[in-house]
Order: sequence, then structure tokens, then C-alpha cells
Amino acid sequence: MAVVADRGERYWLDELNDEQRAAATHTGGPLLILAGAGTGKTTTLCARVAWLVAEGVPSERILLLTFTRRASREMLQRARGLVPASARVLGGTFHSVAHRLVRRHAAALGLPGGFGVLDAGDAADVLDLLREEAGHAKSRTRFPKKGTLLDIYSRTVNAQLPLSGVIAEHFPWVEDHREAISALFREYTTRKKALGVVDLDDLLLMWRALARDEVIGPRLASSFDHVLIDEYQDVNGLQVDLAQALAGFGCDITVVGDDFQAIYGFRSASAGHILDFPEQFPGTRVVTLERNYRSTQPVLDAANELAAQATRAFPKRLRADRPGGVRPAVIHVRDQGAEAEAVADRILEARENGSDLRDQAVLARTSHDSDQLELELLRRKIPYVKYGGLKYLEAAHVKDFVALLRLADNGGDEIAWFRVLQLVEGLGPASARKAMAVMAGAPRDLAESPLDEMGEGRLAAVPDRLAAWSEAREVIPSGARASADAVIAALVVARDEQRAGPRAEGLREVLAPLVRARYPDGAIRVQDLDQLVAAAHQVGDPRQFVAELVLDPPQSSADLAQPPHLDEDYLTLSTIHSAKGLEWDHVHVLAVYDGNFPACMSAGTSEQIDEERRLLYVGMTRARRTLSMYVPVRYHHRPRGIDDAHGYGKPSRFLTKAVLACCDVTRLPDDPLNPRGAPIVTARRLSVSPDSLFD
DNA sequence: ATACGACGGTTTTTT
DNA sequence: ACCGTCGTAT
Repeated sequence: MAVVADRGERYWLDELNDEQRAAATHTGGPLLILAGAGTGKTTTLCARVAWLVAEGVPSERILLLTFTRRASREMLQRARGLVPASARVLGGTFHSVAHRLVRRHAAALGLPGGFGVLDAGDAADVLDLLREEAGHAKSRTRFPKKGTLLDIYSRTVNAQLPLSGVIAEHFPWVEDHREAISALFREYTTRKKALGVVDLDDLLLMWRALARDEVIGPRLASSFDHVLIDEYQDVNGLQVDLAQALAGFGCDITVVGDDFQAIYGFRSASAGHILDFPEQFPGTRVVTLERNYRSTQPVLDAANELAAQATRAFPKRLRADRPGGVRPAVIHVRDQGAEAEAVADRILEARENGSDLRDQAVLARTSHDSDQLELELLRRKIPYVKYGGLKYLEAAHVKDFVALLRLADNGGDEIAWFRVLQLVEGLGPASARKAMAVMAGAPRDLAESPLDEMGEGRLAAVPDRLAAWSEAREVIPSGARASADAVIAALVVARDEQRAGPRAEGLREVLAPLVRARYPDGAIRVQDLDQLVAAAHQVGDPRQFVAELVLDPPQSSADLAQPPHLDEDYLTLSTIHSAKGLEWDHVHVLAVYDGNFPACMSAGTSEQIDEERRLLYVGMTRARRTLSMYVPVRYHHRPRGIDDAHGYGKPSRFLTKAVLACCDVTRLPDDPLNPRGAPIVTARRLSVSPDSLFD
């Protein structure tokens, strides 16, 4: 053994409990760490990385795969804190590692060297283009929209299941269009090839192709001695294939996860994969972590009861390490307005009792569940940051900016052209198409073929596209020409600038006035662009900048900015999906009614219902000290709250007697079932629903 | 013919 | 927020 540290240097092993230490120091054969919520999963994984390095495994021969960049950054940082020699551990998300490998083997995969990566929005735009070309946009029968198409496509690819089955099971309402969708997906594959681009799913497909190749596969696997995979309950079939290919060629494999926290079924993940791990990887040692360092026992009692409802699961029962605690609250409220008030009241109360806003969070099933609450927070001047829901990259002005960056890099990107041309006032879809047709008909360089081995030829083709502008401008309305000329001129300058920062800066200048003119809040949006420009300065290569933006999308503009000041105090609002792995002293879960937990469209199969239950479980187990769950009795059908359509709901079916027995149930005095503060009756449960009429 | 504003309707969750 | 439709202005 090259490095034998003495006991004192390995103090961090002594700080682990027996199970954690067993996991961290396991040798020989596959390892499955079943880490319940709050049981020190990250600590254990970091300790294992540190231990491997301390035992002499070269750090660059360890691969750590996570689902988010944040997770990999955090773990690598902590591992380095334990053992500085672990500095060179290769860590990243499945997609970013895939990107690195696909880049290195682009030629073998038939990709141009400078291939672009489509984010979900771009992929949907390509599908939309094909949808339009095939005449589905105009057809009488309602054809699925681009977002749905992408969902169907992605699900099919990631689950590696036949399209017909995916449609039958998850998208039955598009059954009539099955053949057209199938044809469209084939065209999508062809079109991506022609454009020289890959989407996020392709990255995984291509990695798998490399990993399974009899020549390249063993070489990839031989670069690593150990592969560690975080959040294994969230892997899909494609990712299991990757793990198996790596293990098959000799890597030692460690996976960590909690089947109770599998909540990405809609992304083709399946808790089945972690349940099946011991069979798929013979000789697996299973270590279960049940000692919870996060919450107090009353919160865990309720969570354990909820988990006990699951049909198939590894048996686990969380035990609190900390003593004391208060029972979770189940609070009935009149409607979402009353819910907002109740939440705000309790948050302010907690703040007065010494809890900062940053120690509190409000979690919801969907991002718009907190719409009313946001108004209330605004009214009471309670600062908050919202995670999940609309993302930064999806904002129109950011997409515009990225489209400009893409165009400066690849003049053949028709999706980007279509978007950019329409930025100009007076220039709409029809003129954009005409201009694009003229530019596409311009003299071509042979090197423009996207299948060109070197791929470098694509740069040489760009001048042709832009040079054809003098003809293309003739086919657009005369009033729009001057403004369009300015955009093209900026693109010409940007194309000749190879540094990401200055290139982004030039494009910002031409976009800023257009953004200011288009949106009432244009000035704020321009600030977002400034942050992107600042981020571009940090990255040398413009292509790399766009790829990183796609692979690791900033959650909000705050992500790009400098770390927020420590003295700023703000509340966290988040979807439960985005809250995974996080914790707060005080957690509020909104809208725990049947129809939201489970969501009415996810109540079809028992698989789906199980996942909805786990979602509530994840929400509940985020709480360190107090947990409050709100049940609005009357809720709006329309999330926007424009009309007053509403229904009378029941509490979530997951709040069974056994779960409620662990909670304090409260009705507010203005509850419609209990007007004017009459004596509170909790024993009876009345359900009012006209649903039986609607057959 | 084209662009654009107004308006009504909408199967979540995201690497 | 987006999407499709329709009426109006250019």
C-alpha cells in the first residue's frame, strides 16, 4: 500500500457510525448503500472516496457520477477536505461526463468535431419545425405539441421501450397519432444528424454505444478502478446499462440511494433498478443506513408510517439521533388564500422565535402551487428565492441570447436563425422562412458537410451563410431591413472573435435594445444578459460556454451572480423535486389534498401512485425541527386563479389514520366546515364532492 | 400576404 | 408561460 496514514489522519473514519464506516471501507465486489433520508449519505460517500484515496487508489482513477452539478461539486469539495490527494477525482453529472467522452470520440460516432448540444427547448423547437413541415400544425385533429412530443420521445429513448408501449401507458390520448409520431421521431434523428447536433438523450445513448464497443469499451473502463454513483434510485435503463458496461470491464462499483426517494419516474427512472441491483450485480454487499441525523423522531414517525404504505421496498425504518421534537402539523384551511396567510403567519412567528428565513422552506408539488403564497409574501415584504418551475434558460430573452451565440458559432443552425430573425420588429415567421431559404441556397463550401471527419470545416462554411445576407435581406419587409442589418453585422463581428467573453459582449450590445423594446421589464432582463456575459468571460471557448450552459443550466439569475451576501436573509420556495437532498429547520408542504398528492393525472397506475407517495415522503423528510402540511378544503381548478372555478377536496389519501395519528390536526376558525370558531371537531370527516355527477 | 395584439385554453415534476 | 385563433393594420 503506497499511502498508509496513521489513525490520527483518519479521524473522519472515527466520526462515522458502524454502518457508515462499513460502507466507506468496503472492499471487493459491488456495494449498495441504502441510505435513508438524512442518514449521512453524502458524508459516507465522501468518506469512501477519501478512504479509497488514502488506501492508495490514484484519485484520477475514481469516477463519481451524480445527477446534479451541485451534488458533485459539494462531494468533491468535502472529499478534498478529508484527503487533499483526492483532488483529481473525476466527478460530474451523467450528462457532462457523457459530453466529455462523446467529444473525445466524436469522429467514431460520426459527429463533427464542433457538434452542438441541444437543450430541451432547442430539441422541442426542432420537433416543432418537423411538426409544422409535416402539416400537423394545420391539421384538424389536435396533434400533440412540441413539449409533449419531446416528453414522449425522451421517455421512449431513456426507458428503451417501444414507442407503442410508451404511448399506451403514459400518453393514451395521442394514440390516434401514433404512426405520425413514429415517422416524426425518425425524421428528428435524421435532422439532428444533418444539423450536426445532439440532444441530452443522445449523449447517454452515445456513451452507452462507446461503453459497449468491444474496442473502445474496455479502454474507457480501464481508465477507472472505482465508479461511484449517487442517487441510484433515479437512474433509468440507459444509465443501468452504463453501470453494467463499466462493471463488466472490471470497475468496482458503488451505488448509493434510497428507494423511498425515487421521484423521477416521469424521466424513465425506476426504483426497480435499485431494488434489482443485488441481482444485476452478483456478489453485492448491501449496507443500510437508518440512523437519521436530520430530523426528530416525531417527524420520522409520520414519515415511516407513510413509507410503510409502499408495496415494494427495501425495509427501512428511520431512527432519530437527536432527542425531542414536536409532532408534525396537519392544518386544514379554507382555500389557497387562507393557506398563504397561514403559512406566512407561521413563518413570521418562527422568525420571531429566532429562526432566520433561510432556515425555513415552503415546498410544493408543482411550481404554481405557491402562486398565491408569492403574492402574500410580496404583500408582507418577506423576501424569498424560488427554485424549480421556470428556469432561467427558458426565459425568452436568454434563449434569444443563446441563439445568437449558437449562430456566431454555426451559421447553419436553422433553429437559431428562425428565432434570431424574428427578434426584428416587422419580421415574422413567413419572412424569416423566406430569408432562411435564400441563405440556405447560397454557394456551399464542401467542408460544410456535418459528417466531415474533422468538423473544423463548418467554421469555413459560416461566411457563406452570412455573406448571402445581401440577397436574403431583399425578401424581408423593407421596414425591417435596417434593424436586421445591425443584427447580421454583429454576428459577422462575433464570428471573427474567438474568445467567448468579447464575443458575448458584442452580441449583448445588439440584443439589449431589442429586449428593452420588446418587454415592459426589459431593463431587468438586460441585467440577466450582463450576467451571462460575465459568465462567458470565465470560459475561454465560446462553444464550451454554450455546452456548459446546456449541461449545467443555472437555476436562476442568482446562480450566475456572485454568491449572495451572508447577511441577506430570505425564505426558500421550491418544488419538492428541486428540494431533494436539502434540509431546513422548518418545512411547510403546500396543497396536500387528493388531486395534488397524488396529482389527478398521476393516479392511474399503482406505480404512479407509489411515486406520488414518495414525493410527499421526500417533502416531509426535509424537515429538521418542524413540519407543517396544509390541506386546502376548497381549491381552484385553474392554477392561474383567473376564474373562480373550484372544487371541494379531500385530504391526500396518503394521510391515512396511521399517519394522522402521528400528527396534530388543526382546523382554522374560518374553516367553512367550522364557521365562527365553533367547537372544533376532528373526529368526523365530511367529504363534499359533485364528482359523481361527472360520469 | 404578413405581422401583431387580444383573447381563451392548458395533463405536473427536470438531468 | 406558451399555443392557437381571429380581427385589424400595414
